[in-house]
Amino acid sequence: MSPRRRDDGGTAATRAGRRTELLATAAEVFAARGYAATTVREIADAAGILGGSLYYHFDSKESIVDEILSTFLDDLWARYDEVLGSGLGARETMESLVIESFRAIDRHRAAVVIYQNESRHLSEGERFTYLGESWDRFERMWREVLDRGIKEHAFRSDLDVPLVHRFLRDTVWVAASWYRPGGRLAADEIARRYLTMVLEGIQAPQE
Amino acid sequence: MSPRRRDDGGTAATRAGRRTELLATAAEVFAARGYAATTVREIADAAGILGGSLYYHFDSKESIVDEILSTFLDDLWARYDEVLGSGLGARETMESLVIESFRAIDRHRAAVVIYQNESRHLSEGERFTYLGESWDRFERMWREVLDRGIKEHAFRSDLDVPLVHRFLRDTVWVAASWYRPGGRLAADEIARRYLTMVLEGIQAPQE
Amino acid sequence: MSPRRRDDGGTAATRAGRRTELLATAAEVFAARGYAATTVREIADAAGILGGSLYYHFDSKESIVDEILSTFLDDLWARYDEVLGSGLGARETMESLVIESFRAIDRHRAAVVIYQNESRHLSEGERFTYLGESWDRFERMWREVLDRGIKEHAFRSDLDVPLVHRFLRDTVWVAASWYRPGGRLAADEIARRYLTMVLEGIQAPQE
Amino acid sequence: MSPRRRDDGGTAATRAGRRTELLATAAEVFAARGYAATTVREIADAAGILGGSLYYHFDSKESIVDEILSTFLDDLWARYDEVLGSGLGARETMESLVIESFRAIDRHRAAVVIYQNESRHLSEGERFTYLGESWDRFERMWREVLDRGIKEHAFRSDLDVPLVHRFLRDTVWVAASWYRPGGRLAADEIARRYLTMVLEGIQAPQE
DNA sequence: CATGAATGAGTGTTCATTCAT
DNA sequence: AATGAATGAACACTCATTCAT
Repeated sequence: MSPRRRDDGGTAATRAGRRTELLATAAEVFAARGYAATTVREIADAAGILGGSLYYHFDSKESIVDEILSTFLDDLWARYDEVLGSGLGARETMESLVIESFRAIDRHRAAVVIYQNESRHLSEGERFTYLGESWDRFERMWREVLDRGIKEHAFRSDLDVPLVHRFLRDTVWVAASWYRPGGRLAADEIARRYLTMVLEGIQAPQE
Repeated sequence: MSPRRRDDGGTAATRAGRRTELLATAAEVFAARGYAATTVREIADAAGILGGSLYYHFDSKESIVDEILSTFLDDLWARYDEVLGSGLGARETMESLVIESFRAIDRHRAAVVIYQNESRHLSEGERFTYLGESWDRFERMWREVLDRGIKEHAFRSDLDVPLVHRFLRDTVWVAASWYRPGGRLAADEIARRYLTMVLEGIQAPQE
Repeated sequence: MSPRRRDDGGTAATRAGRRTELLATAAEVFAARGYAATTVREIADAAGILGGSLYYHFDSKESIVDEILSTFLDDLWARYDEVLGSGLGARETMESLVIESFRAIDRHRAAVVIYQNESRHLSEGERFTYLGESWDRFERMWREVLDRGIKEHAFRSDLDVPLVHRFLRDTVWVAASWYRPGGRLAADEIARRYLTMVLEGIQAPQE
Repeated sequence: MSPRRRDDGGTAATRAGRRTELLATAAEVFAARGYAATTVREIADAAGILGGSLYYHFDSKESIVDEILSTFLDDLWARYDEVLGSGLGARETMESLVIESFRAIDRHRAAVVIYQNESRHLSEGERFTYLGESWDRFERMWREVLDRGIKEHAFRSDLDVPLVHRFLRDTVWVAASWYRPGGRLAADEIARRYLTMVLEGIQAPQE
């Protein structure tokens, strides 16, 4: 009765492989059309199967986004935690976080778009409380880094921390909406230019 | 609770007044829940009438967002055009545009949120071609101002114009998602701080 | 408080006059678009008033068709009864009934179309039992005339009376669907040609 | 009551079979209650499924009538074309056309009723232009046959061709409204009696 | 008489989901 | 793993009807 044949050896795209494929497909469609506006059939069409067949792999439409978003966030926080745990100064920390953010956009573009557009609505559902918690963690993280940077005289002493935090947070993620992997600039290069802009400003140096 | 008011000067809330009220209500709901996820009944509930009654005032759900967005954009571009037509230098132009943007957020908060979140999806409909055209106009506008600013030595000569344009565009509008009229900072004050950050950067002045 | 001004003298189009006008308008719209597919607003539009205003004159959409159909049938049966009561032979009776039918089409074209298309559905409602009764009366009437005509050797003795009755009944009324008052042929002339065809047949005389 | 049958030979009621079943059911309901007055749920009830389930098989209510009517007309014109192409004299052509018409009523009773009652309204929709074209083709066909018959001295020379054409056309189709397959007379027998009536007239032979 | 705004039941349609095969 | 057919709740929208003005 169990549909499992053999153990692990077979083709590369076994069990978990198919799941991952389907999640990637679903993420693209959600990102392109919006979660609420996407039908399960559109996802299935994009995957080349029939609507009902998705339910062999997933419990519900909700559980699909859930898996997309939590995979992305787990990965992201693992990198962030690495940066935060490595004892860097405030400015280097800030730069590393921005770089890791753009790398995350590179690896999880569709998921970031979904996160950016839908997490406000989704986080009302019990299942998605972790989304709200993640936003809170972001906020604490950025504020700490900024506060520390001011203390360390790395950042200007007159910064409006709550305001700057929001701009950092949003400008980074909003880039996912136009970023195309393999485009003109690689993720790290975008991060570098972005950092120059944010750190030094866009006006010509005053002498 | 009653949809009728008679205090604020006779026929103020008649005819067009009711329409405007309903549009404001609808905009709030769309902004809070997303266009696709909002039901017509939710809008009606928020307005204190029944679902079907909305159709006395509007043709369709679509025509409601249409009116919300086009009203906002008409107003915005009228202000932008005034700025652009007043012969300012590139830097003053850029500052004025940012200020007008934050003022628009103040006047049309909900509409801006909708514009930001939904215009990509909506602009596929024939009726909403003006949304795409507006994005294009934004792009040309910002690029011109930035290019001119570089020529006038107001902005750094090494700016990546396409990149900076995206950041300016997005960071301004994304503020609508957290801005609350009557909050800690007035729109003009937010604009001032935002400009300082963007123009001078956040790092401590190097001596 | 009473909206009635003056007594009867005034313009020709008082009370009852307006009613009749509205009924004529409604009949045209029902005939053109079908009863179920016609909205009350379409009738009101055609009459140059607003939807709700019709309810000053009539109780309901149903009562409008009711009045249209019963007016027509009352008029029709008054004429038929005159013919049937005048002691004519079967053939002359048949001819007179056909002529009166075409005249009724001339006077009540729209009502006949409605009667033809909708009475089957309408007669299920309690209010419209008279429609079914009218069909029955038609049937008895035609059968009697045909039976009598056979006995009097006016009609062929091998007629299939039930069948001929249906053809007479339907062919007469169905003419309402293409008849236009003021067209090529007047009602009486159409009746004459129709009678020739039905009585003598269309094949060339055999000698 | 079960929509599944398994007696009549294996996969007979699969795929296309189910579609055909549903179309037949829908045709009956449309014929009985009128197209506009029929709700999709009524059709579904009659088929023993839920309203929404119909949309697995059909795009819309409109596409259901569309398929009913076009199937009928395709079949009808195939037979007519066979008659018209077989080189018969005018009178035999006319008789064959009448016979084929009554046979079509026998095979497609409900569709004919719908065609008769609704095609005027439906043909305003772009999708149903073929209905108007079919009426035009009928008209040309009957006029040609009648004209030819007069030339061949098969029909009376004083026929009012446009008038006779309408009576032939309508009297034939209107029979669908009372015809019941398996009733007193078979389709061919009705056709025979109808032809006698139309060709020879109903009056007693004059000597 | 007529308007303007609303009601509320119902309509066609969509869609996440289920399940026997 | 996937299909095909169905479910059933919900949705945008319509429309006959009401009623204060």
